[in-house]
Amino acid sequence: MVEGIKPIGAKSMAEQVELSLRDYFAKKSFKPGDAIPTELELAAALGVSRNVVREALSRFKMLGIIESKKKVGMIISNPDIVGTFEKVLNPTIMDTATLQDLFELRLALEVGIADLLFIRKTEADIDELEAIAANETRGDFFRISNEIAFHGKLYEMTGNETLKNFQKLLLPIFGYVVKLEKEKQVSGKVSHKDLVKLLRKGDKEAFKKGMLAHLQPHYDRLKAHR
Amino acid sequence: MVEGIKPIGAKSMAEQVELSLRDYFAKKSFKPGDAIPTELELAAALGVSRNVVREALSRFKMLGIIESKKKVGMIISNPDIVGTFEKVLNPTIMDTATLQDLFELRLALEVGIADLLFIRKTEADIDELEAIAANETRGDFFRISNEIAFHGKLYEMTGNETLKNFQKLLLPIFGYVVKLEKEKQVSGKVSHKDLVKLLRKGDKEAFKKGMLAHLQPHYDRLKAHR
DNA sequence: AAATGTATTTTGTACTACAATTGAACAAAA
DNA sequence: TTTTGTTCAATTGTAGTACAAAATACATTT
Repeated sequence: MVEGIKPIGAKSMAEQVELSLRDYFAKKSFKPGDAIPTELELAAALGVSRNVVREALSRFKMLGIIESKKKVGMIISNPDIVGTFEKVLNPTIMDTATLQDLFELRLALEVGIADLLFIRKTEADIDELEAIAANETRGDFFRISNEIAFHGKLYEMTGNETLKNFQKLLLPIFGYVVKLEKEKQVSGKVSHKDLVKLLRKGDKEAFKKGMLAHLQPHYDRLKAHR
Repeated sequence: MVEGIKPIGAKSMAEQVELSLRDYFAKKSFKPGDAIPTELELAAALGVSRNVVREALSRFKMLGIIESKKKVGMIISNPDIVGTFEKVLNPTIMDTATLQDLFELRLALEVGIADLLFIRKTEADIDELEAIAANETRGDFFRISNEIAFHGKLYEMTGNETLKNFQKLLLPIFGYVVKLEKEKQVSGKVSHKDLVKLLRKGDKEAFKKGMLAHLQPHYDRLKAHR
């Protein structure tokens, strides 16, 4: 076995075209709505078959970076970043290290959104959150869905759409990692109701500490694990 | 104009095949390394041309979900989620609302990683961080690259590879939003050196407050803006 | 003027053909 | 026996043609 020798990169034409188009779009500084050349023009310009061009274009279409209409042609459009993220976030094929990383990322967010929360929160929001927290004591199945509802509402309250959708994506990861660790989900010492109270009171520092305490079991596991 | 009638979903074959394959992979619970049927088999099973199948497969290849070798066929592989994210993160075509959202997301992370930081930090890390902080006072260009180095090191110290790469991706967003707001980048009242001191001392609460103070100008802008 | 038909352009799909790669099997040689 | 070379076959990769489908522009009819 020969060490330290890497196989030469044999990029497919489709991939090369993808990169080439990326450069082209950047160089032309296209904005959403701008038209791009036809498939045939691109194929001719790049010296490849229309087939290859279409394989590359298909990639951009998946990302939502370009849209196409018959007869009209293709235009740039703004991509759906969260939707794209969803496409690769498949717990069953992701390696456990990355899953763990994402789990930690979500933990960090959970604590980090507190400042946004206190900027954007409204009384109506807190009312709703309180109603969710009121249902905290239930069976195991309901507890999990309640947990999701509560934290989901918190993200929603930040008024940050991307963040909210992002969190929704990370949910399955959360469940998966917890299951992976075979640990019975154990709650921290601070309940949802406690958190609502702190939020209502407007005590940001106390809320942050409370949230951390709420998540403490997870952090404890991290500390012991790695 | 006829109301209340939605155009029939005209998904392209390639898109339908993509979805279909997604289901198939999930149902079969494929793991990285597992072989999938050949292009011809898929085309026959789905009742479409090989062409269409290849356009769909091209998408998966971009995400790193499948790899192909001539003669051998195709296998599932674990996707590069950060790399995928990079492909859609193009500040020039993203709408400003999403850019703003991502900016906030990064702010939240910056504060939220403190707990991970205190679990994983080492003296050697802090030494390095201190060295970076020592160069804080310089010209404008250097100040920005120093800023990047400092915060980058912080993410690195979390021992979370995904987080680190994720932050690296968000950097251009950060720069872009700041420029967009036409605001001269102004520092908070807590310097990098101060943060290092707090980190060294091991005072987590103080560090968190310090970090927030460091980022305060950004939060102030948010408060005023929306 | 408004509806309708027609031509044309561009994307979407299908099919064929062949090149390139590579694993496998087997043969030849050291 | 182990290595090296050769041939074969299977599968992906690329090219090209043909035609269907949609949508625009324009002409025609009413």
